[in-house]
Amino acid sequence: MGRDDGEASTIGARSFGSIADYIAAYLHRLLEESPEGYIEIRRRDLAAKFNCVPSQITYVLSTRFNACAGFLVESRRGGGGYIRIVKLPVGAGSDPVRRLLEAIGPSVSQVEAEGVIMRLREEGIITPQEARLMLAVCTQAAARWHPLWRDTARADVLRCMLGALLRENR
Amino acid sequence: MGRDDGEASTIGARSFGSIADYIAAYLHRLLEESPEGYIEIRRRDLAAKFNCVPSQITYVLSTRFNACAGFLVESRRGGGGYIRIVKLPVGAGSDPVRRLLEAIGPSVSQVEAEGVIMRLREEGIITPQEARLMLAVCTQAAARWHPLWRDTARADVLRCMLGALLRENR
DNA sequence: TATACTTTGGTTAAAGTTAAACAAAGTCAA
DNA sequence: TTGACTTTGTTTAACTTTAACCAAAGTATA
Repeated sequence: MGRDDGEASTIGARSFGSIADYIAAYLHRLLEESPEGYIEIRRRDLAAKFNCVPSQITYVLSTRFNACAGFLVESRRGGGGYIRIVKLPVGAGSDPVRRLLEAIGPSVSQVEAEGVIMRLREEGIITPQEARLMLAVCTQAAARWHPLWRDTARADVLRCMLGALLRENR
Repeated sequence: MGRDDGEASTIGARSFGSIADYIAAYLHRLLEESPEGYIEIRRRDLAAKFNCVPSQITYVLSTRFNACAGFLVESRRGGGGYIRIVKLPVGAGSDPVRRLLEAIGPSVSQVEAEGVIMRLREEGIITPQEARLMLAVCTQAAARWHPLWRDTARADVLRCMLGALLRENR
């Protein structure tokens, strides 16, 4: 089994793509052919298919299928484990959410989180109820966490919630 | 006899299910079709049906049909033994959210959180979008937290979100 | 009835499977 | 030759599956 599934996606004059490029191209093709807008793979199997180590798959996902590129990745370990790659819709309405998502750094303060949520509320992207839910996590729950990892965990929370907002029709 | 009874997973359509997922899906279907709101099975027979060891059934019940998820499991050993799985009604009169809130312990696993959220969804207490938000936090975001405080933080999150739901109704 | 036997589910620990995290080494172009 | 990008390897964590042993309840029989 070879590395012949898909084409290299480099922009430059390179004629031989890296394995990462081949894998990315393959996944892009699968996604295009999927009517649901997402695909599920087994990291291990895919690695075997492309004759590389499993962590190569992780590398491809983190560099080419991240939020910036408009994708969302979920996974599960153990028997029956999988990796789900979701292509986020490009709809006009989702653009502000995506911009916010891309702007989330590794750490988010309470004030920053409140700002983001207010913004979503003002734009009419979320309902009052959804805003209450998001605020409850980013302020109340976060207040109970250890100061050392509070802002990092809040960033995780916000990032994932913004991802969730992008998941469906908007 | 195969593992082809029902679909994998709780949330989306999954192509790679574990046996545990298949069994859970099968039991969910039986429960849905049952007018009494409960079913009775034989651990041994079910294990044979899914071609697994009996303790696999115990595993499925403890991880996916626990009290948090709104189920009650009773059983009896010996000849004519059985396992009865009861779907607990959320209670028409009093406030279901408050009851769930009271049931949240100091620590909540991912599966338990999924159960609670699924329950809220089924009861029509939250919208699909709200469910997505809550799930994103309790599964994806939580997965990035340190194992040592993950389940505790998830309990905080769930408690605060349920609190937010309570505040809404007025 | 008392006892042994059989049938059933419960508990727990170990092994198996799968992905994430992290780090180190290699490659290539400017 | 330096720095970004890629590839590989190792360790850790999250689940799942299996197996061995235990406890309870029914059944048969002296």
